[in-house]
Amino acid sequence: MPAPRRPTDAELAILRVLWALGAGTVREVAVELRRESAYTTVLKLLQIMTDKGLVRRDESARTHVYRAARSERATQRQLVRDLADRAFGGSAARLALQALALRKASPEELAEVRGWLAERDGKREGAR
Amino acid sequence: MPAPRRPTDAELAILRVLWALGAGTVREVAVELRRESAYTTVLKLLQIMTDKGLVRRDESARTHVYRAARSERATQRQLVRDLADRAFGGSAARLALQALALRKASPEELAEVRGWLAERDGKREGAR
DNA sequence: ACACCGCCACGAAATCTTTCGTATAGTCGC
DNA sequence: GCGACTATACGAAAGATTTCGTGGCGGTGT
Repeated sequence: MPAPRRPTDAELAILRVLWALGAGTVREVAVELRRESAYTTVLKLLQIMTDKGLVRRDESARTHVYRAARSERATQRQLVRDLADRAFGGSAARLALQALALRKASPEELAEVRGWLAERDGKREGAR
Repeated sequence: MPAPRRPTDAELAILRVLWALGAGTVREVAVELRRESAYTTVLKLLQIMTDKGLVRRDESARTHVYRAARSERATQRQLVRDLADRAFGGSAARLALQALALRKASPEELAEVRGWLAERDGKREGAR
């Protein structure tokens, strides 16, 4: 299963809801998005996404239950890699720099970044 | 001019060439992309992009010359913000973390990130 | 002048994305 | 069984994206 293809905008909006809920019916997803999409629109998208392999559908009950086929993490990775390739010459680090430079990062988030860098240093030392 | 809308994939590919060249004719851009697109395809895209305001066209010579309307930096910012909104709950810092975690970052690039963080600390101290 | 070549404009087609209306059928309460 | 309320399926339409063919115009070389 070689990475199903980049989710579209509407698909991603649905995936976000599914990740938040864990799993959900068409109605549950539609309620979360009701300002944006009619019920049948969500249904159709979920059907398409099932065909594409973006979500998995449990049909055992009359009311089907959907789950994201890939984790939020994995999808984010894919999207970041894709953007890095398309707009940053493949350099994820330059993408990261631009992201940090947006100045919308909270101190907590910056601390996370520092923590990650520190941990990474630790691992490299340890591996030698 | 409130951010012309996110460039599509094909548009972004053309913008990359224009950023690299500084400016270029249809032919010059098409040559760079020749494996991917026919001449008239590039021409059409550049015409569309002119209408959208993504590029500017100098028509003073018979052979028109195109330039990106917005800098690579500004476009990257836009794309990063867009992706942060669509897939990271608006948190650019979490996006940055995912980007760094791709493990494709070179030591030099990581050093850049550290440098940026250090500089930022300096500014914050100074601003108090 | 004439043939040729490169350039742009235009439009059409193919595909993908997104939307929603309508049809059909299961289920519950009466 | 019947009606009201769900649910899914299907298809059509509108829009966006991407592709490229054709035609016309200006230049150049002969």
